[in-house]
Amino acid sequence: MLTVERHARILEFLKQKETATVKEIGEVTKASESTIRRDLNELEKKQQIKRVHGGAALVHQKSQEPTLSEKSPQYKTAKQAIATSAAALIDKGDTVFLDAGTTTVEMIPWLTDQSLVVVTNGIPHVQKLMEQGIETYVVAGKAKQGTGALIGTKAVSTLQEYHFDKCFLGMNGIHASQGYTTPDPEEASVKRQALEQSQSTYVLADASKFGEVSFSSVAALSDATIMTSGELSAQQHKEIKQSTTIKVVPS
Amino acid sequence: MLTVERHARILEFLKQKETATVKEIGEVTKASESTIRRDLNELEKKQQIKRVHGGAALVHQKSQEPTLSEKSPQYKTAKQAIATSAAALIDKGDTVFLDAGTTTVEMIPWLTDQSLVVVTNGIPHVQKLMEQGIETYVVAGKAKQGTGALIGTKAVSTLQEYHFDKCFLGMNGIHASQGYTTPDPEEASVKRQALEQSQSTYVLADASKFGEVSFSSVAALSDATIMTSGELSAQQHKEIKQSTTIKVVPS
DNA sequence: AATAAAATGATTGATTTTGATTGAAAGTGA
DNA sequence: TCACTTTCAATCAAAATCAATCATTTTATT
Repeated sequence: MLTVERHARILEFLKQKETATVKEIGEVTKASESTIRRDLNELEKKQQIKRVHGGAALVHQKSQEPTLSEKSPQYKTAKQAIATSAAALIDKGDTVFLDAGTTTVEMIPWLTDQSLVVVTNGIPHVQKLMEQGIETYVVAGKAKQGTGALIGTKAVSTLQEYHFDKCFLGMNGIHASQGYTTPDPEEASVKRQALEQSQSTYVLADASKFGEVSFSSVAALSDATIMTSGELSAQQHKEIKQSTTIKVVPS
Repeated sequence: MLTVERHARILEFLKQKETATVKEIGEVTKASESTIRRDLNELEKKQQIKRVHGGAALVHQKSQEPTLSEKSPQYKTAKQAIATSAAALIDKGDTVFLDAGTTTVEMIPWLTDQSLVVVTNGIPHVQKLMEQGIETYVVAGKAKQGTGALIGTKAVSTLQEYHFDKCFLGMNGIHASQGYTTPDPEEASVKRQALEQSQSTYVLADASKFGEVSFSSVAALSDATIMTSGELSAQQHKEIKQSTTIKVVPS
């Protein structure tokens, strides 16, 4: 049976059953469990299913909030692919910072570890994190209209009292010499402080952000690892790679 | 059976039975009591059920967004009547604190003044306030599962740096001699600090809260003005009136 | 056909989940 | 109050499942 054919049957099977074990799927498709596991991992990366211990479950995609969805939807899948990979970096018991923004929100459904501690400055994030049963801390600050990002000196000073294993930031501009940039200086301060408090930092950005320079500098390229999607040109990749680690996620 | 599958069946079983013992659930799902206990603890963390000694009980989902027609005067619930009157107390350009909780949320649709500045510790409040285009500040803290209240020492210390014209608090118990009380000590601290920072404080409570005493003390009766609905008995009204101002809203 | 690339299934040691056990805590009834 | 029963959280070993690896088979390319 062809791989794509098997994938289709797995999805069909799941649509009927809601959930299924690896063993069940193996019997239906007459493939080994190894193969099924590989399939399930691929399908999960494409956000078509949700992987659970022992099998897989359907993923119900819910409608996005209207205030946040004004941004062009063409990068949506890339965004989700990046978010999934980023979430996979998180280890059991980590303390992580989740920056406000649409990309980092996508990470939340994939945070399943109950021993995780998350700090965030994104209001939409908090509600989703609580639904997941994750221990969540919120920084102080002024709520920015539209995005729901908490900003200002209070946000920065709250952050100074926390320390993170990992920090995940959204970013508007990534440039070989100008580094990481974002339009709002207040948001830049928050991002900078979060980066400061973290052992390791990951910047999540789709291909459209490369070569762009926004108003406010956040940090130099070398201060974080970049996670991006596969639509990056070889030229861009090469330029960036000289300064920092860049992880390209197949989309 | 997969864990997610078992969780789903437990929820379904509970929806029919309202309550169930660990043993019952174990029989239905053919899992050991140890496993069921682990399941119930996880589901409780996600606020999907309520854990009780010996088993679990359904948790009634929070009320959905009131439609516009429900906001029209003739359908006003007591809670909404109180909230509307409370909102009317706010003057142009005031700086106010809105406590977390379902009653204070109801105030938000009635806050129309754009020159208002609101500080809150309720996550659901923030989203609604932003939709209204109101300048909103959020305190730091740990997000409490279910209610979305921000609590803890960080919340208290953030509040110390603000000063309010008016402060609106929800409350679980109002008692002539025991004063204002609420179940969670952490929440009590936050309420107490908010009261401390404010020129004038209003406690919003429906009739069912009178005579009740919860675990944690917040303040003495005289520290705030009470706003309540018309279902209050003459006896209760008289008792309270000796200590503080009480404003009864016709419902 | 020869070679390279990709997919598969089996195996391994590591991780996660599970069910049984235990002493502690909570509830029950005299 | 006191015994007695039930339920609980913590712990541990067994079972199930996992990711990683590797040899083999299948498919694609030249």
